[in-house]
Amino acid sequence: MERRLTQRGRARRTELMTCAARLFSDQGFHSTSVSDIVNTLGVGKGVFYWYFPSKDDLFIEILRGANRDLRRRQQAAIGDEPDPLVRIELGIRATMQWFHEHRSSFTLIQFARTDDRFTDVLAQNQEVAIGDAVRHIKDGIVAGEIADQVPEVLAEAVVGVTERLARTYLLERDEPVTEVADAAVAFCLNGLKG
Amino acid sequence: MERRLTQRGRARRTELMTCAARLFSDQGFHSTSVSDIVNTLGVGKGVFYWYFPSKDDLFIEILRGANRDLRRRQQAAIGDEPDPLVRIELGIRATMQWFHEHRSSFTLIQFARTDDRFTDVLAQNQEVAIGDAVRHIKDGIVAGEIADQVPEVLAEAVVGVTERLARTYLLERDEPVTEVADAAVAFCLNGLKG
DNA sequence: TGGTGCCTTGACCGAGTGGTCGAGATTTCC
DNA sequence: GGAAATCTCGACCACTCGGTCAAGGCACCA
Repeated sequence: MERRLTQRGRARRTELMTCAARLFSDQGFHSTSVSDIVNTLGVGKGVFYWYFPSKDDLFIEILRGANRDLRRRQQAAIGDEPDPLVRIELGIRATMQWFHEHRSSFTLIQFARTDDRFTDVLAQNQEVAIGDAVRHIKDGIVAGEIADQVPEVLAEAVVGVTERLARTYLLERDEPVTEVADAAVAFCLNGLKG
Repeated sequence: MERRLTQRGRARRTELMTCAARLFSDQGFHSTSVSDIVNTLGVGKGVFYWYFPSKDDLFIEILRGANRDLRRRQQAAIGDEPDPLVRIELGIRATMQWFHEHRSSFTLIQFARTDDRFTDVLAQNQEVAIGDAVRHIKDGIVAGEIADQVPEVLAEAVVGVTERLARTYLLERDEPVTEVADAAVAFCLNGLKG
């Protein structure tokens, strides 16, 4: 199924992906037809099926790409910071910033959770994300900075707060990122310290 | 649009709603056709459109019903408990228990968030839920039991933790409700105290 | 017995979908 | 130049869906 692509081909491919991502996020996955996508780009339908085997596959690739990007951003933000609590704080802030800049991805992930065809990809993504957080939390517990609870549960709680505040205040109300991040960090760090 | 219904009619109506809710939650809203619903019940398609003007309307009514039910449950659990922090704890526990018993509703709400046609109903529901929580939090701040932060943000954080832990541990992994509720309560109360 | 609403049926409709394909344009490389 | 590979086109296909409707059944009352 893998195709050999020229440089021009790769450009088209990403063009299709970004265009589709925007449409999916704006109108929803089901309400966006393949025709919508190719019409928006002003190309024929054959173009789409030259680069992607199906609409579902395209969506899955979009999801994977988004996750890869978010994770890179988190790791870059954390760098080699030694203090586990600070690492978590930096992670939360980087995530907020990323959600702010990639609102459409947020919507896409939300949707993917409601459709069995995509839950697998999402589960993989989540596993990685939670794994990252768990590592920092374990370090924090060892260092005595975090309550001695099941690390994974704490990680889920932190992610829950971050996602929820991102949705309500960044996506729905467009409030300043830093303030939202401050609130998330404050709540989470207290929740973790116990 | 309101119909006069006999007792038998009302029964059919709820029969349709519960059947549809189960199918929507199992296979997704889009993947469940009106034909699926009526076939499952072994009736003709006309029956559906006798009781509901459209598939969307049915879904909206299901959402409203679910929310009404959850709120009743929360209020019953809280009763006339005077301590704001305890009220919040009771609310979280009641919510967990309800999600545990109404898994399908959880999935439905998740989906509704991703479709513009339903975001209005959901927004109304959310407003009420957050409003309830905010009241308790304000009381807690006045009593000096809760950090002096914007009450609404704290409420959103609490809801975020509760929803996330419910999804991961109740829906996906089927862990014991009490333990999940304990974890949510512990994290949230610490987060609130500041 | 006949009439009046409530309820049920399922064939049918138009719209729209994801996906195919043969034909042709364009680029690449010898 | 010309062959091969990459890419583009859009009519077309098979199918599904939400929703309609003329027709008929059924319960109850006069």
